[in-house]
Amino acid sequence: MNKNVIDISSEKLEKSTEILRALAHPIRLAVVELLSTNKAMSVTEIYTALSIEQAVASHHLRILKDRGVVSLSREGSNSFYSLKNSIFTQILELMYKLTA
Amino acid sequence: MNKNVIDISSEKLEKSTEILRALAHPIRLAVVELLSTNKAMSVTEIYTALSIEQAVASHHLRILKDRGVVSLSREGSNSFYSLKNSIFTQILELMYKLTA
DNA sequence: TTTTTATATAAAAATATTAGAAAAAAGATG
DNA sequence: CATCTTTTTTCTAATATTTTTATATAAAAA
Repeated sequence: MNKNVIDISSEKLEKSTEILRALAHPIRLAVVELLSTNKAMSVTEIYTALSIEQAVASHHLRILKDRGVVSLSREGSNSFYSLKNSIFTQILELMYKLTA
Repeated sequence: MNKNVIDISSEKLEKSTEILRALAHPIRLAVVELLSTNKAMSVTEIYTALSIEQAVASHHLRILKDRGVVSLSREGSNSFYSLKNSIFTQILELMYKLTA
């Protein structure tokens, strides 16, 4: 019960680490920024806005989706991605405050 | 000037990514948690609290120091580490809110 | 249908990160 | 000084991540 002893393999820590790893990439952080100002965006809109290859965007979007950062809804041939929780926007803001 | 076009190699994004990578490890996140409740801790106190090897602790503390997450002050044979900015505590809190 | 557009997946190559061991500093202490 | 403690650095092998290239799938348009 000692507050000063931490179980580094606790669920909470593992899960937090996984999410931070998901965010810890310029492309993926840029996606979070895009989706913070735009409710939803298609893959094309995203890879165009970031000037990256489509396959690269798709790859990173999958990582963000797998880790629960974004959600996906399909409309015809388009996939629309959006932020799953506004906490991600808050994290981005804290990071920007830190690097300002 | 289009808000919807982001330079993924901007200083801001690179720096943020670097910091997030620093945090994205169970041991390092646990260190942030420790230092959120304790103003300063020695390497011994830290590796004891986390039940890890001393060398492993030192290695991770260096990463945290290099990325500006913690700062170091020496007192005799001990090195005392402390959080450099309370924003790191806020990020931890957001993460824990997310994984609750 | 065929073609085009949008998105996803897979394999390979290039890089980066990690744990763990061992050695090397840097101070204290006798 | 010699030695003990505490901390840092360096090395290596194992893993993981990122990028690139190539290919697949699926819907929409022609």
